[in-house]
Amino acid sequence: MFYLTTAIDYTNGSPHIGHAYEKVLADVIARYRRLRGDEVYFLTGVDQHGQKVQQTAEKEGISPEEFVSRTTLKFSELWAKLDVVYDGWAETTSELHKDCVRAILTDLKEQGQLYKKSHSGHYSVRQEQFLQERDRDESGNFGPEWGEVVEIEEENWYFKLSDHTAWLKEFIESHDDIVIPAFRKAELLNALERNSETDLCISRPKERLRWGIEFPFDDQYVTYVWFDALINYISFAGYHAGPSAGLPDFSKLWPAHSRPVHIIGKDILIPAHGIYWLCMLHAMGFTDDQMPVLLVHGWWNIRGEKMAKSTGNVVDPNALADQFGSAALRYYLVRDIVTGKDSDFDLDRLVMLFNTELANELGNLCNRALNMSERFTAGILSRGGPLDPVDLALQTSLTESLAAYRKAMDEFDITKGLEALNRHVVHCNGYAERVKPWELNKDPDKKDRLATVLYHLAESVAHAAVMLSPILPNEAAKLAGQLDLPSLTDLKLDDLRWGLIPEGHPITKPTPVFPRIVIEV
RNA sequence: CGCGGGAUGGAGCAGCCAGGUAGCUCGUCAGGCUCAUAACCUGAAGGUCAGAGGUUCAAAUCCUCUUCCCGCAACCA
Repeated sequence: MFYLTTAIDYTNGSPHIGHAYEKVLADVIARYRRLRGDEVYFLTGVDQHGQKVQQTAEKEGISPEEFVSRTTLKFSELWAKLDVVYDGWAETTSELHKDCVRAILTDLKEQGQLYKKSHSGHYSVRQEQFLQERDRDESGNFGPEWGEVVEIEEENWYFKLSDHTAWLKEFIESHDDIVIPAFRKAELLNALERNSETDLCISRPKERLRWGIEFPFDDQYVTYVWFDALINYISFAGYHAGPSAGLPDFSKLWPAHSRPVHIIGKDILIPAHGIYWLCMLHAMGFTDDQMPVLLVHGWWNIRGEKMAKSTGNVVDPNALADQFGSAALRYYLVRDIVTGKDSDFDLDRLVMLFNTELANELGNLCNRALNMSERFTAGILSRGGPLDPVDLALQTSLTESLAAYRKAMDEFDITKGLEALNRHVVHCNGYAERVKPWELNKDPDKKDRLATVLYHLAESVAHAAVMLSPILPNEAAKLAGQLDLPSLTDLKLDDLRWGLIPEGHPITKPTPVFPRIVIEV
């Protein structure tokens, strides 16, 4: 079982292009693994608790429940629009999730991993948070943006993070496959160096925060984000749940000796996932062999700058999908960024990549190939006569493309996978120019040769449709439809071999699968 | 000495971990083709791989130093 999760999005606003990227990336990986023949469980969802939600709901004069159900819809509706299809949906206000959190807290308390301690410090009444030394301005004071700052003392529950940091350091150092890409590992180890001594505050008193999960053994407190949001990866996987809960069987999703893959952004690697989450799992008794892989993706910047609500340079994926279509957006999001690195969001490139690679190259290849078959061989695809060196070269190109695609996709490198696919498409267009089927058609003696050539083109389109299917499932299905072979999309990667199209297979006149995007000036 | 990322033909990027003809897309220029979504194909121009030093038979790639850009408080992937 391949268990794949994403970060769960905080339901305090509208989804932006970064949210969309992460979910599309996860969806592409989930679909690819299914294509590879793996059994896949893909979990995503929303983080609904916390102070920000409580505050925004108050400001709008509605209950947090109502507010959260409204914002949650914005996310789930976007995923439907972008064809992000998941097996499990995590909502942290769900009773199943709360039960799991309480069970875990109870266990950990019994094991002596939790304790209560009082902390005193500078507290901003307006911001409702403790201030750090780094919050002081140049003159050493807390600025006016914090409002009234008082020194208070507060009791809270703590998790003995320090019991696990030595283990974590050793574990990370000795495993190269836990954090992808590799350069993030150094960053994580550095952070561990600084954070190894302090324990983790995991509660908030109810007078400060009500919108959370109540502690099972102390009704004056609710959990802070760590023992709430992070737990979703196991609570919705059936951890601690009975068979009647309607959740997956945890022992199948997350068995011993198997690493789930958590897709997260670079901002929540340190400390949340890279330190807290791994230590929490360790405290719960997860073995080294069960520790998840953290696939850390980069950010979409806007003209070289970080996207931020405060500066207004956000990109709305909803509007983009409406304007250019889900396919163009999905394609761009996984095509124009190297997994793990940052990239610049550029509308011109979105349009350009769709028009060149999908409309001009792949779409046009499909169109010209099937058009010729329809006109020259009455719509009948036939293997024809003996093979020329150019035909063999095309078949070799396809084999190489497939191998490169597989290797890249196995390493979560979607960009490289698509480049491999495009290489073959370009080869096919060149093949058509060299062999000139339209010339062969003029010579009645070359009917066999013509059939061979057109078969090679159509067969390539059939393979391309399958390779494209994780990225653009709907369009892959349309390509299969053009070939009148709907069963193509049921094939697995291992089923791909020359001869997907049966001898004598009929097709009809094609219509463009990828209409060019024309921008009106 | 805070941490990390980046600097590669006009633009955007890959290559760097495991040194050995500098690659891709777009753009530009010149041809070709006409089956096709004014799509396709071929060729050309254009790079001291930020700078300096070092290791090596050989460095974009490894080591050292320097310069410049971007993140590291919040919203937040």
